[in-house]
Amino acid sequence: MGNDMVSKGPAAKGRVTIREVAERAGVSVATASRALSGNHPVPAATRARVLRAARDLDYVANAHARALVGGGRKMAAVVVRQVTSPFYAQVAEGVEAEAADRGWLCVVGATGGDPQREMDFVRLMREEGARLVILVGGVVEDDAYRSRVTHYAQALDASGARLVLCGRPTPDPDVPALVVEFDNEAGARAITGHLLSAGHRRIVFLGGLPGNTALDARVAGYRAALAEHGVPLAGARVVDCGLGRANGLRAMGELLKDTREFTAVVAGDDMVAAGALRAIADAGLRVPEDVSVVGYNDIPLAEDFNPPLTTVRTPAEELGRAAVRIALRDPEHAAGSHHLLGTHIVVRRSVAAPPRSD
Amino acid sequence: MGNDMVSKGPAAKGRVTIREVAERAGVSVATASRALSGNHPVPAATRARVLRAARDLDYVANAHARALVGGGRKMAAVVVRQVTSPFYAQVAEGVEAEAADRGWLCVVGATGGDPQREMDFVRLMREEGARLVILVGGVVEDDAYRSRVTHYAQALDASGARLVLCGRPTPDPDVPALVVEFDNEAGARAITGHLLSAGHRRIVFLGGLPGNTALDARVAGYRAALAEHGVPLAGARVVDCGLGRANGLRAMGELLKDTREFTAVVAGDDMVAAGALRAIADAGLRVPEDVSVVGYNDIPLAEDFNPPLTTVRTPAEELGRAAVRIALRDPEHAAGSHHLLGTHIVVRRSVAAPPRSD
DNA sequence: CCGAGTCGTGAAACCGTTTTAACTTCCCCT
DNA sequence: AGGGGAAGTTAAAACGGTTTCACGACTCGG
Repeated sequence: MGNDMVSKGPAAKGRVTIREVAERAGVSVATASRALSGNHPVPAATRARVLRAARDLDYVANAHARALVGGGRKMAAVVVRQVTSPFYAQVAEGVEAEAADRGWLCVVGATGGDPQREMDFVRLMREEGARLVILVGGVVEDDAYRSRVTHYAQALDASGARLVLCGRPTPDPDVPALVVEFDNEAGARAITGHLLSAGHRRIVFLGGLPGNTALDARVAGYRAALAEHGVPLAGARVVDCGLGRANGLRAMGELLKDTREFTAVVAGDDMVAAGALRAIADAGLRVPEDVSVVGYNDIPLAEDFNPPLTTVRTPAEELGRAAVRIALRDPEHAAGSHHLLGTHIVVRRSVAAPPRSD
Repeated sequence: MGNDMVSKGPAAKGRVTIREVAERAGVSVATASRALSGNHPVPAATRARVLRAARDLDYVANAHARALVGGGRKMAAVVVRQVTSPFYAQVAEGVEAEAADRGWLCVVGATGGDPQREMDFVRLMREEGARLVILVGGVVEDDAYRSRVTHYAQALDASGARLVLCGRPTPDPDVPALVVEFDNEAGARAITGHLLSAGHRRIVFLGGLPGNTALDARVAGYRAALAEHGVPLAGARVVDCGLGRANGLRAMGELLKDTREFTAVVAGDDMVAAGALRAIADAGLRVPEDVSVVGYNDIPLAEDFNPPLTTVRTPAEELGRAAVRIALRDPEHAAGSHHLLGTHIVVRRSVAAPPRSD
C-alpha cells in the first residue's frame, strides 16, 4: 500500500508529455500525435477525445523532440550590430514581420560590431538548426572577413540552410550566399546632386569609413555627383570619422574650428547628421541658412530634427522583408544572386542655397 | 565491389553527427561526447584526437538533441510591441546584453499590440523550452488580460520557467510572476513639478490611455503634482489620445484649433512629444517661448528634437538587464516580488516660463 | 602475488516526438 | 464462404545527443 505514488502520473515538475495526453484519452501515443498534428486522418470522435485531453492538461509539444525527428522548426535569425540603432531595428522588424507572416520563428542577435560575437552567434544558429541566417550591415572587407563569411556560407549550405548578406559584399561569386542591398552609390549621387542643384559647390562628406563597403559606395556616389557637375576633384573633401551621432558631433565640431571652407555637408547616415546638426547649432550657425546638411537612411525621427532633415530614404523594413522573401523563394536561384533595392531622396528643410557671401 | 558506397560516410546533405566525429577519431560516441563537452575527464591524447576530428569535420552539436536529454539550452525571450520603438528597442537590448553576458540565447518577439500574437508567442516559447519570458510594456488591464497572464505564469512555472512583467501589473500577488517597472507616478510628478516651478499653471497632459496602467500612473503623478502646488483639480486636463507620434501630432493639432487655454504640455512619452512639437511648429508657435513641452522616457534622439526635449529619463536598457538579473537571482525569492526602478528628469530646452501675457 | 582501487572506455538506456510497418477488425464483393 | 481492401489503431524504430552502468586494464600497497 502507498506505492501508488510510483504510478506514472503527471510529473510533479516538468512538462506534460504526449504520453500523458494519450493515456488520458485512452489511445496510443501514435494516435495522439496524429490527432494533434492533423498529419494523418483520425476519426472525429477519437480526435475530439485527444484534443480534449490535451486542452485539459494544457499540453504543448516539445519543440526539440519534434525538431529532432521532423525537419525542425522553421527558424530565421537576423544578426545586427545593435538593436537600438533605428536603421537596424527597422531591418530586424522587417525580417520579423515577414518571418511571422510565414509562421517562422525569428531570433535576433546583436554583435556590438565584434566579429567574435558574430561568429559565436552564427555557430549558435547552426546548433539550433536555423534555416535562414541574415547578416545585416556594412563591414570593413578584409581577409579575415572574407574567410569568415565563406565559412558561414559553406557550413550553412552544407546543412541546407541559407545565408543572406544585407548590405555587405559577397567575397566570391561561387560562395553560396545571397546579397540584398541598397544602391548606395546611386543614393549618395542623388542627394549630392540635390545640394549641387541648390548651388553648393564646396561640399564635405562627413562619416567615411575606409574599407566599409557601404560607406565607400556612398563616398563614390558623392564623388561621381561632383564630377558630373564639373566640380574639380580637388573640391571633394571626405572626413573619415565613422558612423554614429557621437562621431558626427565631434568631427563636425573640429571642422568648424578651421576656417570654414564648405557650405554643405553630406552625412554618412542620419545619426551622423544628428551630431553634425548639434555641432553646427553649438557653433552659433544656422541650418540651412549658413550650412546645408543632408543625411542617409531617413530614420523615423529624421523629420523631428532641427531642422527636419533632407535625406535619402532607404526602405529598411522592406530590406528585411526582401531578404527573407528572396531567400525562401526558389532554392536553385539562390547562390550568388545579387539584389539591389532602390532609394529616393526626401526633401525637408535642411537644405537651402549657399549664403550669398559665397 | 562497388558496395562501399553503402558504408556510413558523411551524409551528402545534412549535418555532421557526433557519430562521424567518433568514427574519425577512432573512439565511441560516448567518449567523443565526453571529450567535446568536457563533462567527464578524458585523457589529453584522446581529447586532442576527438577535438581535431570535430574541427576537421566542422562539427556543431545538434542543440535539439542536446536539449532533449540535458536541461535544454538556456534561452530567454523578450516580447515587445514593436522593435522599432526606441524605448522597447532599448529594453530588448538590455535583455539581450544581460542574457549574452551569461551565455544565454535571447529571442525577441514583436506582437504589434495584438493579444493573440502575444499568446501565440508565449506558447511558442513554451514549446521551445524558454526558461525565462519577459513581457514588456503597459497594457489595458481588463479581465481578458488578467486571465491571460495568470495562465502564462502558471504554465511557465509548472515547467520551471520564470515570467517577468516589465511595466505591466501582476493580476494577483500569488501568481508566480515577477514585476519590474519604473515609478511612473513619481516620474510624472517630478516633471510636472518642473513645469509648475517654472511658473506654469495651465498644463495639459497629452497621451492618456485609460486602463493602461503605465499611462494611468503618469496621469496620477501629473494630478498629484498639480494638487501639491495648489492648482485646483479643475485645472487638470487630460487628452486621451494614446501613444505614438501620429496621435500626438493629431491631438495637439486639434487642441491648438480651440482657444488656447494652456501654457505647457506633459506628453505621455517622447514620441507623443515629437508629434506635439511638430504640431505646435506647424501652428506658427514657438517652443518654449509660447508653449513648453516635456516628454517621457528620454529616447536617444530626444536631444535632437526642436528644441531639445526636457523629459524623464527612464533607464530602459537597465530595465531589461534588471529583468533578467532579478529573475535569475534566487529561485525562491521570485514569486510575486515587485521591483521599482528610479527615474530622474533631464533638463534641456523645451521649457521656459509661460508667456508674459498670461 | 593478490586484492583493492583507479582509470579509460564502450554498450545501452534515455529524452519526447514523428513515422513506418504491421496488425486487427469489419465490410463488401464474387 | 472466403478473399481483398479499407479503416483504425498500435508497437517499434528512428532522430542525435548525454549519462549511467559495467567491464577490462593498470597501478599500488601489503
